[in-house]
Amino acid sequence: MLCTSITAGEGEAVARPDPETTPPPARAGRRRKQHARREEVLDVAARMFFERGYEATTTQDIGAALGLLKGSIYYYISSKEDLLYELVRQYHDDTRVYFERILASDAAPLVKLRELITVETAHTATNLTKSSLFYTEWRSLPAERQREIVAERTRHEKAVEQWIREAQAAGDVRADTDVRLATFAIFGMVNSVYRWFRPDGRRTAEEVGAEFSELVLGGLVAR
Amino acid sequence: MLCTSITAGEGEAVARPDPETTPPPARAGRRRKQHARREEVLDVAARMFFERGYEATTTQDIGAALGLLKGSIYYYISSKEDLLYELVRQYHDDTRVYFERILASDAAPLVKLRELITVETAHTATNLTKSSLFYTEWRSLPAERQREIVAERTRHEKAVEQWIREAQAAGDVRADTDVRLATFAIFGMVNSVYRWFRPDGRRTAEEVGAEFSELVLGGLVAR
Amino acid sequence: MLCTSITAGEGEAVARPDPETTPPPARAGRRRKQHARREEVLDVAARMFFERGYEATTTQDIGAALGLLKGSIYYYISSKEDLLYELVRQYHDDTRVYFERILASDAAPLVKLRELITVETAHTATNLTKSSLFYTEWRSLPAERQREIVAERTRHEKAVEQWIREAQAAGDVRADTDVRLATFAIFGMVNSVYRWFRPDGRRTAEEVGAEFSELVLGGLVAR
Amino acid sequence: MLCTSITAGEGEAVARPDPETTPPPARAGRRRKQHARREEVLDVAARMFFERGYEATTTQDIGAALGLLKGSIYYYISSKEDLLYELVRQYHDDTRVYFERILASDAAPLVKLRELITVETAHTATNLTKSSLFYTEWRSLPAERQREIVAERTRHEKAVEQWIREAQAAGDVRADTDVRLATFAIFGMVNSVYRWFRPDGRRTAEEVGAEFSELVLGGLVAR
DNA sequence: GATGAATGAGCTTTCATTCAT
DNA sequence: TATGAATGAAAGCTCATTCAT
Repeated sequence: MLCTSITAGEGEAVARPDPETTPPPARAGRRRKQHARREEVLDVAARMFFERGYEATTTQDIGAALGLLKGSIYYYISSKEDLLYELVRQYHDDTRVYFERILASDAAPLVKLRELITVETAHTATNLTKSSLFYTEWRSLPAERQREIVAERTRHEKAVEQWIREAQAAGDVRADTDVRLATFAIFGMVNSVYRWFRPDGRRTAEEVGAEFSELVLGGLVAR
Repeated sequence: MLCTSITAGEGEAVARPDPETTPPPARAGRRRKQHARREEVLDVAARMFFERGYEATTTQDIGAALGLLKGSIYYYISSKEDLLYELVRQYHDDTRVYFERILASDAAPLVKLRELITVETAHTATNLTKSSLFYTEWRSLPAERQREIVAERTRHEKAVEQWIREAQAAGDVRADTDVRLATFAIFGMVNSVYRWFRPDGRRTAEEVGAEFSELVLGGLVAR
Repeated sequence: MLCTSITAGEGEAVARPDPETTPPPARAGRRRKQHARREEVLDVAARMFFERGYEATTTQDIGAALGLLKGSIYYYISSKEDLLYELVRQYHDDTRVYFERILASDAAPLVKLRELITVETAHTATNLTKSSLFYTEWRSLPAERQREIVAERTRHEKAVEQWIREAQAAGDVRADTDVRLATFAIFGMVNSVYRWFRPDGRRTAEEVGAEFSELVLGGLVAR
Repeated sequence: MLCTSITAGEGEAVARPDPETTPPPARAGRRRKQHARREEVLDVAARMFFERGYEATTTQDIGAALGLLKGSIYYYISSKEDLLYELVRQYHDDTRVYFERILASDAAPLVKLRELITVETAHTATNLTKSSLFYTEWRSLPAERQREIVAERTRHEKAVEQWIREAQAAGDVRADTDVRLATFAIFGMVNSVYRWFRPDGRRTAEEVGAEFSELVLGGLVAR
């Protein structure tokens, strides 16, 4: 078989386990409760940013959804923009976990490619709200923070490009394939998942990941 | 060969020729000039909406880019939202031209699929700014107008789904392909072109279209 | 005597007692304070609309009169137009109280007429600012709301017309009186009170009401 | 009979004959045409101010009604406010004609009163649009011009008050009548005519004038 | 005489943010 | 912790007015 999965489990594609659901250190109850509430704010904000967009969501909306007045959420956050940044950063960090692992693996290029497509697709589907922010709302961040995100995305793209090129050199990918275009095609596909995926749909996040990588690999490999 | 192009030329993928650039009828210069300036406003707005997003672009920005005060652009438009809608509608109308033609053709399903991918990709690339509005800024339109756009997109998706299903029934597409997921994958790919395509890049809009359809068909067809 | 008052007191002619001036229930101080401030906004706006007209009064004017910035008054109201409507509606509602009572009474037509003139005149004089809005600024309201007001006015006019006609049939009003014109005359007289009445003037609102009805009845009754 | 009309004809109640309809002096055709067009502008503006109010009428509205662009009306007028002022002044001047004549007459006070009511009512009805400006839109004029109008109105009021007082001294008016209030009542009645009078209605302007004075006199005179 | 184009001032409204309580 | 109240900056839009052509 051409491609086998690098990892046994798909655990990485799941949302970061909420640090507050794991049993907390005994004392420091105050701070814990505040922290828990902060996560709530983040969650609510993520959902609203996803549904209406960052600009169209007001602090009042967020407050109301939490049973608070708009001014009150500033007890938990420092600014609306920080809210967005924090969410994007979380997604970014989660992304890094599986990306670094795949990068470090010594599997064949096409195996790594298949793995990244599978996992990234699943990850996007599993983190619907945050991923939409990562892909569409990042423009509302200030320049410096935009750059961070673009840089991360570029790393993924460069890796994929590299893998395809290697596979092409090895004769595993059709020689006439335009590698850069193929890379763009792959990410267009993978990154669009948040637009239509619904957790209660016909397919699980993992199934979508598997199907997508099948499609891509089918289009690339030399016969 | 499995697929031949339906049409000889790719003319449809090109932006509507600006009616003002074609030599105008001798008289009626007045109205022409005003119309020309209106097109300028639309163009400038399209570019700014594309670059910064609709919400982040102020009427002041648009005015300044034209050497006008913010209030002055209302000589040419009726509201900022109308500006967006007009742009989106233009794109939508252009889209319809080639879509109807392909729909009406009696080519084989996979031929139609290849054609749509090719032309739609090229069209997106050729109308960079407007297509970004069609795919990302439409959420700033009021509900009724959003529905128009979603409806148009759905028509394209349904057609593609249908074609793949027919090809699958005929044994031309792998039996284990999830048609809906494949459809989503295709549109994710095609619609993402506006994010990276640059007119002065390595490839022309048409080349990208051709390459993309090659990739997709390669992933779908039974061997 | 031809006419005796239907009611003993003239209480109805007095402005609705501000619910906040009556001793409030012990707790719930918060909401009271906000409500009280909202009433202040309404009062200030009423006075300014009265003095300069609705269109000529800016939100900035209203804010400044309250020691607020223009944007700040939106903490208490939802729009400038709503401010006007609320004021007009209050007047309208107060009006209804005495109008329904008189309508329901089984006094003789001329007695009811005298009563309405008396009370409506006094009511107009007692609610100077609001009545000016009801009579002159209502045109700034949207069509639907204008209709409400016109409808209410028409009810009063129809009632008066009806009473005069009945009295005429009974021989109590000169046979050659044009009832419709007389009705217009009466309302012209009564509704103009807000133009010159001043609370600190020679006459009380009630005195004016009594005098006006005397004049009208004198002009109408057959000798 | 108590009151006989001072003048034979009611001509004064009619709108000033348009100076342009009378045969114009041979030459100066240019200026005449311009002047005629100016009157058109005034007429259109008067009608619109009457219907929607001065503030709610835009120069664009006026222009459109004349088949002109908004900027073009400035060929005929110097400002929107001047338009209003000119109209109000015209009404004011027409008013003066009959007022001075009555003032100068040596008829009995009640005769003069009856005459003023009759003529002023008819005049208001005959000059519907301008009178509405005189009575309601004058607040949009600058302070100095407002004063002119108030002064004119006051002259009328003072005269009426004076006449009633004289008649009261002579025993012709009930001793217990509050003269000032009666005066206000009269003007409230007379000045409200523009609110409901329609040229194509049941009654002519003159009939309304006669009826109104009958009513008032009936209410005032001692029996 | 009239237009097309633009100005500039002002308007209503929204909203993220602050802060004393 | 959360509220009530207010800020201040900016937004979209309107409109009387100007002026070269």
